Amino acid sequence: MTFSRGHDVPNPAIRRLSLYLRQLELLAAEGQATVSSRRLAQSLGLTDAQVRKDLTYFGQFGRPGVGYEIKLLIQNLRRIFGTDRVSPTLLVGLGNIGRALATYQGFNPKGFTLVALFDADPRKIGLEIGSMRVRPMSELAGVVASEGIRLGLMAVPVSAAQDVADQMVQAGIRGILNFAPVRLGVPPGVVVHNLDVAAELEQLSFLIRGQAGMGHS
Amino acid sequence: MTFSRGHDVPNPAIRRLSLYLRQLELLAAEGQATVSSRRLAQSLGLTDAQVRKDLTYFGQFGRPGVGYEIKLLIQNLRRIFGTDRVSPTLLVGLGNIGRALATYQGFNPKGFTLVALFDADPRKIGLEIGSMRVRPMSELAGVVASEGIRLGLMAVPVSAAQDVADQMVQAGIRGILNFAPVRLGVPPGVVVHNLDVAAELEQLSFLIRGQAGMGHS
DNA sequence: ACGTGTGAAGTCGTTCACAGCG
DNA sequence: CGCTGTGAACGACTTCACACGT
Repeated sequence: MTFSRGHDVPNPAIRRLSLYLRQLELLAAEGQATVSSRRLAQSLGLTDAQVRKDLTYFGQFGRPGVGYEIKLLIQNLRRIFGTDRVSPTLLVGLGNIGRALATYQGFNPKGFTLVALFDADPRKIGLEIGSMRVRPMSELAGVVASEGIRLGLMAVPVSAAQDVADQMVQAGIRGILNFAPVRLGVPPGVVVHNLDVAAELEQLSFLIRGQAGMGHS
Repeated sequence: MTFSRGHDVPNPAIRRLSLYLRQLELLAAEGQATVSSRRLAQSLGLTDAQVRKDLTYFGQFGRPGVGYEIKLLIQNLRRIFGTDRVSPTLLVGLGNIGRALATYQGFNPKGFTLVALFDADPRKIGLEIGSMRVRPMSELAGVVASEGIRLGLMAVPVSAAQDVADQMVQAGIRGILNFAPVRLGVPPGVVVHNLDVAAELEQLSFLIRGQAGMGHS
């Protein structure tokens, strides 16, 4: 079952869908009932045509002369992302970043729950973090299977990253959010997204060069 | 002083420059002296033409028949990013994520040092985190000026984000790395990059739909 | 009149393919 | 001969502009 009606969807459009959903949830919380593509676009620094085009890759959600019914569009976007049901998720690596992720409160409202924590360091195993016990890597495959986990967060040192990724893939994980600054090799069918904080700072450092640089979000 | 010889540089190219630098540092650590665009590209899942094109936006760094001298190219890239000198950086917000960032060891090797921590919560002020004292927001402007800080990490709740961003900009910050899931309004000349962990999970959730999806890094 | 959905036009980024240097 | 640097061809993404529904 796919969600893009024939035409294949530009990757940037998929990224923007997340922004739309976030903004729509905000508008819903403010009690708004509908939005036009123009208002939605303006609040995100985009153009109205962009918003309409992105949405129509997945269906026709708006009503001419009216706009988009917010609650309905939220439902549709969640269905598209697969976050209309809660996805069990795991985390490997409980260093600085891992511990922050383990107690982060932002996942549940987005449709994800951390259900298991893993670490290779024997001294960390058994620790109680965010009301969960840290498990040894040997339990990974079993937990993934029994809980039906498909997504994993990975916050391990560079030196361990590829090895851990291999174990996650072997266990059946289909998507990895990787915080280590390395490119992971994974087989087809597995998706990796990288979040490299230092690299983002590097980008900022570049972009603010040239005294009166133009603004940019 | 700008670094892009006339032609303006595609944004994706700038992103890739960070990858090149990271990989080159790895190769340098392995004792390699030169790389060809082909080898560099393959290790990152890109094409050789892409690597060459990206690099030539900034200069001619290679030697035909030989490739790129690694140590030299690293120096050039650091100069391009402005990370050949260490940049003092600040952090606002010492919740889960902020505390992880405050003790993260990955900034220094990339040319950044955290020199000050701020929080609005009176109970957090004065705490010692990562060998630094948490300061009240009232000290922000003074510290930015005296330390010459231009970059800031922001890990505050959504509800406070715009207000904190305004204060950072007012104090003279030119680049903000924002961990809150909101679009910040900032004046021209200030750059914001957003890191939204939950949104990245959402993306992964989408991409692994459709059973035998094609691999992607 | 307002606002969506969408082909067509336009812009931006990537890949090709080759001239030329070492 | 290997490999860079680069115009030119190609493809991807965005913006335009308007037909049509409400």
